[in-house]
Amino acid sequence: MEDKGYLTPKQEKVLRFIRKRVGEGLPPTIREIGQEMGFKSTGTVRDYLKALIQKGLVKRMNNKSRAIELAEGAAVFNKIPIIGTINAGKPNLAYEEIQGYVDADDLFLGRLGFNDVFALRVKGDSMIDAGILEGDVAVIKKRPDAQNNDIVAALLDNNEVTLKRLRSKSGRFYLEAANVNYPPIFEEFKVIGRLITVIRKY
Amino acid sequence: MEDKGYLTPKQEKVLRFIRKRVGEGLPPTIREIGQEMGFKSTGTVRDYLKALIQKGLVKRMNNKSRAIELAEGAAVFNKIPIIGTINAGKPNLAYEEIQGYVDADDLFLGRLGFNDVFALRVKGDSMIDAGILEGDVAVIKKRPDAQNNDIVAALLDNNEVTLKRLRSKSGRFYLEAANVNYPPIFEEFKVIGRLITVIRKY
DNA sequence: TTATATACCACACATTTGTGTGGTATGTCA
DNA sequence: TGACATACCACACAAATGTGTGGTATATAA
Repeated sequence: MEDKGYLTPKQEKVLRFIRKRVGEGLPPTIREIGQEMGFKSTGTVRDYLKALIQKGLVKRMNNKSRAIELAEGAAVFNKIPIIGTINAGKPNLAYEEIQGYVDADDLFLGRLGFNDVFALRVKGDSMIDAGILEGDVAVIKKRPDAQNNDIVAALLDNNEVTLKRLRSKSGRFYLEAANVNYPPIFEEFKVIGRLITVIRKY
Repeated sequence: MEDKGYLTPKQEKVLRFIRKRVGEGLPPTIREIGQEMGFKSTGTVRDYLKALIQKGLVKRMNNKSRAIELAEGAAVFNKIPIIGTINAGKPNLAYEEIQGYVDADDLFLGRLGFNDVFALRVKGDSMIDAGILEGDVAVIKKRPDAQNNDIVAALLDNNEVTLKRLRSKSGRFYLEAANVNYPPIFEEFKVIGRLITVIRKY
C-alpha cells in the first residue's frame, strides 16, 4: 500500500493517461488504456492497474465500468507548474526551472471538505499590514480550532462579521486589526471560523 | 440548442445528480440515474437526457458508458458560498447572508487555459506594500498584454526572475518594487508574464 | 372525437466493458 | 539447470451498459 517506490516509465505513462482522463471528467476503460499504450490484451492493462493499485496510486471498484479513482497523492488535476521560487526581494532564481506541480484545487482549498468552508470578500483596509487588501477573497473554515494569533472571521454583538487577528491578553481574548489606525476590539464576539486562504485576482 | 428555458423539478434533479457524480470523478450510467430518480425503465432516463441535451445543458457520446459531459454553463463543481462582503475596516455585514456561489476553479484561475499559466512561490519582501508576502503563490499568465502599472514576472539579464511592478517614465520601462527599501531596476529585462492571482494559505 | 405532448414502463438486443484462465518470451538469481 | 519475476498476448465468458421499439396513462388543444 505504501510502497510507492519507483514507477517504471510505462507505469508512469499509464498513470498520466488516467490522470488526464479523470481530469477531463471521464475515466478510461481498460481497453481505452490498452489502446493508448499500444497493448493488445486487456490482461496486460489489468497487470498495470494491479501494479498501480499495489503502489497505492490508484483505486478501483469492481465490476463497474471506468471506475478508476486516483488515490490521495495522485489526484492532481488542473496541474500548473511551479517554476521555482520567485524572489520578490532580490532576484535569484533561474527561469523555467520547474520544481514540481501543484493541483489548483489543492492549492486553493487543500483536501478540506467543502462543507465547512465559505468565502468572504474583503472590504476596507484594517488588515492591510497582514497583506490582506480590499477586494481579496478570504476563505474561512468554520468552527475550527482557532488559536491565539490566528486571523479569524468573528461575529460581533451587532450581528456583523469582521476579519481580525485573534489575540489574548491576561486570559482574555480580543480582536486586533493589522493597521495602526484601527483600535483593538474588546467587545463581545464569537469566532465563526479561521482564515485558511486568501485569494487575490488582478 | 439555446433553449435553456426552464427545467422541470425532476429535470433539475437529474442535472444535479449528474453534476454531483461528474464532480466526484465518475459520471453515472443511465441505470444509476434511474435508480437515483426512482425510475424503473432506462427509457425514461433516456427521455430526460434527451431533454437536457435539447436544452443545451448536457452532452453525450454514443455507445460509451458513462459518457455524459456537462455543457459549458453547467459545469459548476466545487461551489463554495460567498457569504457577503466582510468588512475589514468597520464591520457592517450580517452573517449568513449568502450572496451567491463561486466555483472554486473559477475563483482560482477563471476560464483561462492552463497552458499559459504557471505559479511561483514568492520569496522576500520587496512587494510587501502591494500585499504580496513571502510564501505567497503568484500565478502568472505567460506572454500577456502587460501594461504600465501591472505587476509582472520579469526575466533579468542574469537569467533570474523577479516579481515587480512594471513602470514607464519618459518612454522607458523599468521595474519598481513595492517597498521603499528596494530601488527601482533600470537594467535590461524581459516580461515573462503578468500576475493574475495571488494565493496565500495559512 | 382525434391529435398531440408529457411522463413514464417493459423488454429484447447489441455493444461495451470487466473478469479469469492460460500462454509465450525474456531475463535474473542461485 | 530450475525457480521466479517481468512483460506481454489470446480468448472465452459474464456482467454492465446503451439502444430501440412499443406500450399505458394522463392532460390539453382543435
